[in-house]
Amino acid sequence: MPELPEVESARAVIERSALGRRIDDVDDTDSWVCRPHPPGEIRAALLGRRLVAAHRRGKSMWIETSGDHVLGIHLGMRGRILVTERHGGVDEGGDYVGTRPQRTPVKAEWDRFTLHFADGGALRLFDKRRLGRVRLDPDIEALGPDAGEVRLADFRKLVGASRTPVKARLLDQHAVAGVGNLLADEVLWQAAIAPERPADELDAAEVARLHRELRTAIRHAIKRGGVHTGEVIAHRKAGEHCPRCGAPMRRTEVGGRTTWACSVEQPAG
DNA sequence: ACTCGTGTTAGCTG
DNA sequence: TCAGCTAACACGAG
Repeated sequence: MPELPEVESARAVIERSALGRRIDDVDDTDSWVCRPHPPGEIRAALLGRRLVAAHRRGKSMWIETSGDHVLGIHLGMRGRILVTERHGGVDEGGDYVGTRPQRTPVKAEWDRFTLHFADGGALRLFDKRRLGRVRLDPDIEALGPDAGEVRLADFRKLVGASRTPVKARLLDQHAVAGVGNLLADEVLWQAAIAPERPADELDAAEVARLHRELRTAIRHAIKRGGVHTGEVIAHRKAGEHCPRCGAPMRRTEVGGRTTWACSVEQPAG
């Protein structure tokens, strides 16, 4: 379930384990994951190059290379990055299930994209769901500012100035980048704001609270190992109660996504 | 057996 | 221009 914190762990893996290694071969034959590039196009752009720097905004990563192109990687819903050494050591980051990293996967048919390094190791995008994406020269500027770094004044303009339900606004990667469904529920619960409230009806204090809780939740999730460590996440199911006030959790749909909220502290319209 | 879902986005409709 | 819906991907969980 890569959300921003999981993507950051994957970016860090690339930064510490893959930079500087010469690309010897590229498997870009999955034309769905590599769309719109035809097989061979990404390969041709990267052969003989090295990875120079790994960046992230929200859930999107981009990797500078020693050539003319930037390599964009998105983990989708279940993608993981694995960087291997010639002699079998593995560094990995990305999707987490429960509170622990999954065991290192071995099924090669779930490798959707691979950079083979001249030293015998590789960087793999492992993604059972095939919702991850690899592309050259992604348009990073189309994204909003990173959700963990956005300033209050910008947040107010980007999130708080729309008639759309505030949760849908948080999920819009063009407004702020990096908030997924679980993180949105956690942040709205922490701020005690009902997810279906029109964003532009929040008062100044509520917007400020939402902004503060967003940054806090992201910081905690990065430190603790993922969004699933949020306080309310385990209570997103039928029969559960709010861990703060004990009221029943309610389920609804906002912005097309399953949404859980406290029935008392985040009351429905 | 069957339904739902942690994500994104092109393409469509109103 | 904005907002909402659907399909596409393929698997795991309940």
